[in-house]
Amino acid sequence: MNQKNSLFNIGVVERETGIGKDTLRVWERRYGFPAPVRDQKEERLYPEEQVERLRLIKRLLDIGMRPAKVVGLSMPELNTLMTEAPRNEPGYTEELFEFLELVKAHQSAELRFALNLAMMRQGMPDFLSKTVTPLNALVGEAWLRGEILVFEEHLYSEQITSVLRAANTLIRAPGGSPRVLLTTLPGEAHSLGLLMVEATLALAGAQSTMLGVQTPIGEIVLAARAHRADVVALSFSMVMPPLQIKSGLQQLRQALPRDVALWAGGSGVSRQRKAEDGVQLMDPLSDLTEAVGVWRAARSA
Amino acid sequence: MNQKNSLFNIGVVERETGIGKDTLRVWERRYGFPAPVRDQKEERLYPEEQVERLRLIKRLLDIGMRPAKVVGLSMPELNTLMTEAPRNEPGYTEELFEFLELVKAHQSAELRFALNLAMMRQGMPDFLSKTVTPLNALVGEAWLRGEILVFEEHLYSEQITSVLRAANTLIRAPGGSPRVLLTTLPGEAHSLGLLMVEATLALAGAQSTMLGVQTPIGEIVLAARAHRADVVALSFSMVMPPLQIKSGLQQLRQALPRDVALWAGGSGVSRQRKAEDGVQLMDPLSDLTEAVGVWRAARSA
DNA sequence: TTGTCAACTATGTCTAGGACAAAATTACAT
DNA sequence: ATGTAATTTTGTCCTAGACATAGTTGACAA
Repeated sequence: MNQKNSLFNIGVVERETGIGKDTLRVWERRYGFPAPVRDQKEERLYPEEQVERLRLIKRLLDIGMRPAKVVGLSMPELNTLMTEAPRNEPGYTEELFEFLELVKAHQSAELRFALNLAMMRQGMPDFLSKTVTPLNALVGEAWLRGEILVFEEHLYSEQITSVLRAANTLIRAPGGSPRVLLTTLPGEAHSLGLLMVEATLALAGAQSTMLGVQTPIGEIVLAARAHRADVVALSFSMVMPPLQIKSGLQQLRQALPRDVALWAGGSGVSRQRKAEDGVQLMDPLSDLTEAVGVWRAARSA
Repeated sequence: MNQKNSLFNIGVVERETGIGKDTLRVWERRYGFPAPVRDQKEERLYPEEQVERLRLIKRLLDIGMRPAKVVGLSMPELNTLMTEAPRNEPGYTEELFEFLELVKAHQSAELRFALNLAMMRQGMPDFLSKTVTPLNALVGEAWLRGEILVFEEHLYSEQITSVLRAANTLIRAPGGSPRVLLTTLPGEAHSLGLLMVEATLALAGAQSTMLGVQTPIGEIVLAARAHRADVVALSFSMVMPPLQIKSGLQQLRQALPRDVALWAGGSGVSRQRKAEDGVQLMDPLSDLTEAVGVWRAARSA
């Protein structure tokens, strides 16, 4: 039980919070927080309580707040911000809250069953747009608010992954156009978006190849060539820094042949000011179906 | 096509190679390699060719070589080392090389089909020990040798994942003991080992809960409590630094109640000198089935 | 009122070279 | 051969300064 007063060195804190060592040090210098104690070697040791605060701060930054306004706030202040911030309630339905209750109760089997039921009832496109997407947002907000824990979110992701993977196995067709290569750039570890894209593409009659997450840019180019891909589709979550998204897209666009289209989706791209030349940003998943149509029209012309 | 002469800053190189910024700088100081050029800001810019070499160096370090012997070697010298190094041929069967050929030919659908076939023919335990495990090693070595590309390895992982996930969905039973919580520590992104463990546990009649990868230590403790887990099982791949494995296991063991067992598996643990107190290391997957038996015996006593 | 551009501020990432503990290796004795 | 002690190797952390660029603010025009 002495876990409560554990101390972590800067490397561990970087891994646990996703905040870089340099950033942790410069925050300390500028804002006076975090304020780690030092060991005999004069090295920083962060108390668990501060790591907890850093985790919340990271989430607030991820949804667009600025460091000056949140770094150094006390736990209650952070909690206030968190409960206030997500005012963009897109009218969550009663059903979504029922799913959330299952997550909170750790009823993973029941959750998976309920999700499969919803998928069958609504059909895949509506399931994705009216259940999975808003549920992701709801779970994300609940986490932000501290209503659910990290491991509960992991449990949730796992069930969604399970449901979508099973479905994708069933609806994957050989042939079809365009041929789409599916992956994320190094640094983006979320694969849920890719699974949603895979399902949407399958329903649109396209043929997609899943490469998994974190493929180096040079390798994406090689894979596109080897697979004679017409399109490379990337997914970006909110945790990916906009700067990295931008430069990644630029580099990839430059390295890819001109006749291979580059599509970028996911909540991460909503924060991009505007698209690079030759890169199509699509946030709602429905854009994707449309884009497939446009691609076919352009190709047949 | 100017991709060939691209320059990368130190942050990008860290992400692409997995070698930390500090390490890159200290190698430069000590071994004279890498030798990046500088921009007008005096910041390092690594030529693509050196990044390529760094990738190979990283692989050689991962299999146990020491920096002094490999950092700074030229591309041909590295290639020589790589083709020599993996002399631990465990008698790969003809079938395994056929799988490898499918990977090289990017025949993902055929590969998946062949894997499913092998699984049905051999049964899951043999499939895991005689096909998946050695195939993982073979693919890893092929990559090391430069015979297959990163994206081809991604393609391979994706198909294995697909096959195992589908199987696990079918053999997952409610109830059963012990109750095992399945995850990896922050820093370990490989999920393949977890899927293999999940399958093995299901066959042994245990009940496992998959938490996905990279769960913070504190959260694992909470999850174990919420799920009334008897065992927490962690998977470590070769890319996880032995140091991090050791300290992670220590911390988790300390934070976990004494009556919750802690099992660690995967190729990463083979490099651990000896187990911490209260931590069971198990490298071959078969140890797992045995451990389940031992646990049941101890519990009934 | 809304839109655009410039000036300003905030922020993350990079630099240097030194330091030190832990891991790995070598030397030596049993 | 096996254990132990001395030595070398190696990754990570330190400080404090610098600077490009993203975000914000304010002035001015439509």
